[in-house]
Order: sequence, then C-alpha cells, then structure tokens
Amino acid sequence: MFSADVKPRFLKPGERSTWEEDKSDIDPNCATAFVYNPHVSLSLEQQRESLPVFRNRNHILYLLEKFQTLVLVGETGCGKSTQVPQYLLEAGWSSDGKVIGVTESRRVAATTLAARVAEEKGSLLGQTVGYSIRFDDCFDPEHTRIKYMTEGILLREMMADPLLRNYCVIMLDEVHERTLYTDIVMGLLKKILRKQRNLKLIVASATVDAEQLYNFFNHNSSQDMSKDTSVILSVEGRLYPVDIHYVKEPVPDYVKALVDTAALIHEHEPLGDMLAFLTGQEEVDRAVSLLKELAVNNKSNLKPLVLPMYGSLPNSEQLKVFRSTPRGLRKIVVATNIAETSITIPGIVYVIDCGFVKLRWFNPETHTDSLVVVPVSQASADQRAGRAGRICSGKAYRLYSEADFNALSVATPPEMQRSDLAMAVLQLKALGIDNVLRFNFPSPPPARNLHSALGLLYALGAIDSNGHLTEPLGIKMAEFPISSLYSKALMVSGEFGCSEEILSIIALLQVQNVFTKPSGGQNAIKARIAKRKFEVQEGDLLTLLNVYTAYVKHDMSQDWCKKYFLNYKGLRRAQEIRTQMLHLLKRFNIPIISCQGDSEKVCRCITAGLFPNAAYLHYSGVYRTVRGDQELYIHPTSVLYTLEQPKWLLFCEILHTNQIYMKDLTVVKPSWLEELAPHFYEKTIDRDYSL
DNA sequence: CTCTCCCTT
Repeated sequence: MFSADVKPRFLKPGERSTWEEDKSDIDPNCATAFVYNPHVSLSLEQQRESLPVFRNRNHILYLLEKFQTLVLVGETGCGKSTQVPQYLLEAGWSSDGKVIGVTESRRVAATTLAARVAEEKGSLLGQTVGYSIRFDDCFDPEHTRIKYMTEGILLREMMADPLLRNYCVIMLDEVHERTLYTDIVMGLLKKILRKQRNLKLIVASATVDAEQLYNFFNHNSSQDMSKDTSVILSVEGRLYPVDIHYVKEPVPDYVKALVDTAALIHEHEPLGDMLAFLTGQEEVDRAVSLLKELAVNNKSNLKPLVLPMYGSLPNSEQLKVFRSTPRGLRKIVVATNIAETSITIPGIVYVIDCGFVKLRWFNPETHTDSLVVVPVSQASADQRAGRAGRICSGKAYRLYSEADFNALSVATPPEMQRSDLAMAVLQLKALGIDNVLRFNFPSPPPARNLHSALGLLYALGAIDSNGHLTEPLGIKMAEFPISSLYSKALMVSGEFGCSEEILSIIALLQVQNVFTKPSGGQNAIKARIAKRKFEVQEGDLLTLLNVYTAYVKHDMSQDWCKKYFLNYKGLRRAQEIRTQMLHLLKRFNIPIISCQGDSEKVCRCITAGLFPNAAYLHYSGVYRTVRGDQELYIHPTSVLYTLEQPKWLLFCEILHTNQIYMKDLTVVKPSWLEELAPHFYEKTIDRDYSL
C-alpha cells in the first residue's frame, strides 16, 4: 500500500550516547535527589562532549558576544536545552551574580532539565542550578546562576521588574511550539532588549520559523547587515534517520487505514515498538478495540500489546505506556497529540501519522471556542515522524500522499492567533502596554480577537472607556493567574459574603477531570452513582463546591477520593491554587467570609463575574447566548443535562465539537442579571424571552 | 450523551 523507496527525510545520525535528552516524566512528584559522585561526573563530562551542540560551543559564545539575539535552530535531542546554559556559565556570563534564565512551556520540562543540569555540574539541585514553577520553587537567590522556569513565571517576573535586571541571558526554549505565553514574552523581550543593551537573548527553535524570528528581533533597520542585532545558527540534530513512507491514494477512513497499517507493520517488520497518532479519544478507543480484535488472530510469535494514550486517561493507565515492553511482545501505542511534544514514549521505532490534529480555535463573532480537526502542519508531521528515530533508525508511515504533505502549511498557527485574548490583554496592560492594538506581536492576532477582549474587559470594569486599567479593580484583577471573569467574581466575593465558597469553586474550575471516568463497565456505573451524591439543582459550580467541602471534611484523604471516584491529584492541586488566591484576596483586604450554606449568595456572586456568559432558553426549546445570539446546548457532563431545562443559565465555557455545548453551568434568575450587570443587560432583557 | 493540550508572583 505504500510507495516504496521514498528518500528518508532525516539523514543525520547522531553518535551513540548512553544519555537521551528526555523531558518526559508523567509524574512530576517522583523527582530524585541528586548527590555528588565524581565517577558519575566523569562519564557525564564525556557524554556532554559527544552531543552535537558541543561542536558549536565556541561559535555560540562568539555570536552571543557579537549579537544581542541568537536564534538557535536545532532538532530535539541536540542537547541545546541542557548544554547552552552551561557554556554560558563556564564562559563567565554570570560572574557578576546575574542569572541565566531558561524558559520552558511545561512544568515537567523545567524541573527535569534543572535536575539533569545540576547533576552534570555535580551540584545539588537548587544551588548553582535551580528551577521555578508555580507552587514549586527550587532555587537560591544568592547562589543560583542557571534558572529553568515556565514561561508564565518569567512573565510574572517582568511585572515585578520590567527590565529583568537580574538576568544576563534569557534563553527561550522550544519556541516553535508558539504557546500564548511564548508570544507575549517575545513581544515584551523585544522592547526590553532595546533598553537593556547588556541583556542577551537566545531563541531556541526548530527550523521552520528561524527566519521570521531573526527578523523580529533584528533592531537593524538599515540595509547594512553589519549592524544586525540578531543572527541565526543551526545545530545538527542527533536523531537517527527515519524513512518516510506515503500512501499513493488518499485513504477514505484514516482510523481504519491506521489499524490496517499497524497490522501490516506488525506482521512484516522486525522488532520495535509502534506509535500511532489520531486526533481524539473516541478515535483512539476505536482503533485500540479494532487492533485488539485483530490481535486475537495474531499468528506471529511476537504478540501485540495495544495501549491507548490520551490526556483524560486515568494516571495509572497512562503509566502503562512507559513500562519497558516485555520480551515476546510489541508495544503498539495509539495516542492523541499528547505524544507529539508533551510526553516521550521510549522504544518507538515505527510511527503512523493520520495527518490530522485537533486544535482549539476561537471565534470572536460568537465568542466561542471550537475544537476543530484540521490537517497537521509540516512541522508537526516531522515532529511526529521524529518520534521513531530516538533510539535507532526508524520508519514513519504517513496516511497521506507526498503531494498532500507538500501542500500542508509549514507551521501550525501560533496560539496567539486562535485564542480568546482577554487575559493576555489584561496582563499586557498591567505591564504598561497601553495600546495593545499597536503592540509588536511576533505574529499579530486578528484585530477582532483583540477588540473582543477589550470589549469584555470593559464590560467587567477592568478597563475604562479609554482602554486604561481601572484603579483599583483592573490592576488587581491582572494579578490573578486565572480568567478575567473568575478574577472579577473573586474581587466582589467579599461584598457578597461568600469569598470562602467562591475561592473553592474557582480553584476547582482550574483542574480538569475532577471526576474520574474509569473505563471498566462496573466501575463506570459506580462512578456515576458517586457523582450523584454531590449533584445539586443549582448547577455544576455548586456541585463542585460540594465536592471541595466534602474533600476538606474528610481530611483531604486519598482513600476517600478513591471511594468517590474523585481525582486526588487534581483536588490537591486545587487546594494549592485556592491557598494562592486566598493570599491575594487577603492582600487586597477583601473579607474572607463564608455564607454558611446560603447558596443564593454564591449564585449571585457568580452572576456578578460571569454575567457576560449568559444563555436563555429560547421558545424553540434551544438555548441562545445573550452575547451573540448563538444557539447552543447543555453539555452531557453537566449535572443539569438530565434535569428540566432552566430558563436562564451562566456558563464558564462554550466548546464547539459535534454540537455547540455550554460547560460548567449555574442556574440564575434574569432579575440578578438586570440588577448586577445593568450596563450589560438593560436593553437586552426586555426582549421576549420565554421568561 | 461527551472529552486536542498546556500554563500562571
């Protein structure tokens, strides 16, 4: 079925080394303590020198002396994330006590890289090398010289010191992922670099966007290239070659095609595990069950071990894909995009790529987010294929033709261009960016998205009619690391006499999958029955409040969570988030009070924050949003799904999948909307709704 | 009758 003998795309085998750069770690809580060991450090030294980036050590240092910004292009595995900060340290960049800061887009990446580099330096984590992520600092302000952190932490540090005077070099890692925070931080750094000539920037990325990043950071407006302030350097990757195979004809059903391909590989190809990419949970489950059916008729000595992998899978199920494959078995992992960047599954030799990905896309007209299935970009396809070349040369099978590949867009559009920007705009304003429409974004978002964000912030009272942050409301709202609607509700929760309750609800809304969904038939039913114990007719937010109250009442016990099919790690995280927000409220002198079970107070306070997200039951029997007149439905996971449809609702989120769904609902009275948000509702509510 | 995925002093 595949066109044979297509030339491999990756032709740069790295040298064999015992160490893999690997940021995967599904459980951030099982960190190791590192102890100095001179023998280990000797072999580490050799390993460091065998990495491809080592050959560019002096060149990197030279270019950073000469240019303010270095765009460092290198494939995953070249060693840039661990080595470059050490080169800078060894070359004396931080000898005046300044810090080399490295940003990562994921928490586990920041912690595991810091641990690895501390080990290579033969020092304890938190001394010369440390990290900083939300709720978990491990660095010493006196001694730490290399600091790994998440992008959001750097943004917060910019709020405290807009010139980043503590740093000598900032390295932005994995910039090609182009998260919302990457783009905000890049836009701000461009400004900072003009004012701080001594500050250097390294932008580490995959190949596709190097030219654009170079242009973005080049402050030279003349034709004279000797005045450039930025420069590109490419570092060879150390992946093994991966043979790419394409189909000759488009496939009608990629799930089925993927299953057939997996079966063919299993039958004909030598030992080595397989990783197959699909777009969502439903597809993954379907492919897994089809593959298991085929496995029954398996004739070869090698037996297939078929495993699903996606984000909402319970932790214990996820961990199965990381176990080494027992002798006589071939692991076949069917995964969503989680396996493209977030996690690395060891031992993969064969990759199957369906050619599609599920992306979130914001529509400013309807104020809705959609989950849409779109063709992958070339960068994504190459990243997926590269997963086959981490331990030895591998093979990648693309379920689309080579012509289709060439027609794909080069890179996935940055999150900045497809997201709700209300929070981003609020934070930019807090950082002194008055005119966000003129802000120098690396990839400017559609103007409509910015206008939509400004409109929402104005309705909430966070900015005035001139677009300035209001004092004190807007300035304080910007300090909350949560969505603007939630920070508004928190800011007024003292007046409503229910700040304790609002804190718990909003903390729980920050964790996904509060209720676990076991796959086993019997347990799935038990889980549904357990959830019913918390359900109330006021809606999902009050149900979450019941969960949190019961969790605290039962001493935050893990066993209790297990009994009621609640996500223990999620609840623990919610408790941390709650504590952080509690401190903020106290700092703002907002009274911390409980309404003692008066649920109307809580619902009214929710209304005061979430009023822009109102929907009413139209006489047609279908809900409509007040803002945008968009038809939509109650999501099946809502506690209200099986109850009689309330006339008025507030939602936390709209998600367009098969249908347009509202999630996380609260039942409200229209009179509350008129009373608590008259500026928003005086005209609208007059219409003939089925009140 | 449903669920791409991260992250925040």
